[in-house]
Amino acid sequence: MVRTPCCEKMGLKKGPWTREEDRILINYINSYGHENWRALPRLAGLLRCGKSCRLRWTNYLKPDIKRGNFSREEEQIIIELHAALGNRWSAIAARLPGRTDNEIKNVWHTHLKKRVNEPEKLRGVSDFQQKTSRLKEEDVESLPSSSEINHGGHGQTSYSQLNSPQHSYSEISSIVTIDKCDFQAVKKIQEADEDFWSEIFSSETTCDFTTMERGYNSSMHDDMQFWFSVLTRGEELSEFRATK
DNA sequence: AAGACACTCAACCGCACCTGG
DNA sequence: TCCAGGTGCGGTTGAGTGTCT
Repeated sequence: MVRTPCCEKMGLKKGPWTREEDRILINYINSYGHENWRALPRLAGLLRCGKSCRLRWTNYLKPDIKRGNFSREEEQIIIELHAALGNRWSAIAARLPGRTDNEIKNVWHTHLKKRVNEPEKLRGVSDFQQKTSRLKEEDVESLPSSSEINHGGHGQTSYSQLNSPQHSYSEISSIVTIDKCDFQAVKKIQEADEDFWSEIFSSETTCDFTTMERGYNSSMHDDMQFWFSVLTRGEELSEFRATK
């Protein structure tokens, strides 16, 4: 059976999505839903094929997507489910709320496969873990006690979060990277992203980043909370070191 | 400092399955 | 039952970025 191509290649755009395209897609789906992916780009005024729109929505734009690093628990679940189900990424994703099959597939290929297939390398990993935990201990030792820093209501933003054994290796590496780099630069990048996401959130929720930064917004995603805590604590750390 | 190499992840491709006429 | 269109899924690619030499 000869199938028609999923989209006419004529004039249809490929490659990375622009913010404007994302905005158009989000606005359209928020208003009209996505009953017919094939017709959607034409109706929304996008020069994309329906497949591309569906992928962009399900893997990136859908509001319930949990963004950010996988926790140790999530990684363990993926390893166990992969052992049971094989490469059935959508079935695995169905048991990890907020995670997409594409994301899980990527994590498997980049991190978990190596861990499962090359146990001899675990020694190296545990060496790395020792180094990073040492590094964090040093940082904690050089830090002011909780009584020296007035959190002003940060609540969960404590070093215990950074030291939590729940964090995956990928998270640990992120923490180490953050610790080494210039927090102001990182924050600028974060702010640039916030501009985009806050525009999106503002169209459908009452999410307020000023409130979120205070740690009061209960609807904040865990990873966002994590990044805010890293950034906030990083600045506190830099300030504290500067005053020492 | 710069080129080579490795890694990550968003996005694409093509096949299989589902559904309605 | 068959066929065609729509959608979902898994494999793969390639641009961007980081790390090493």
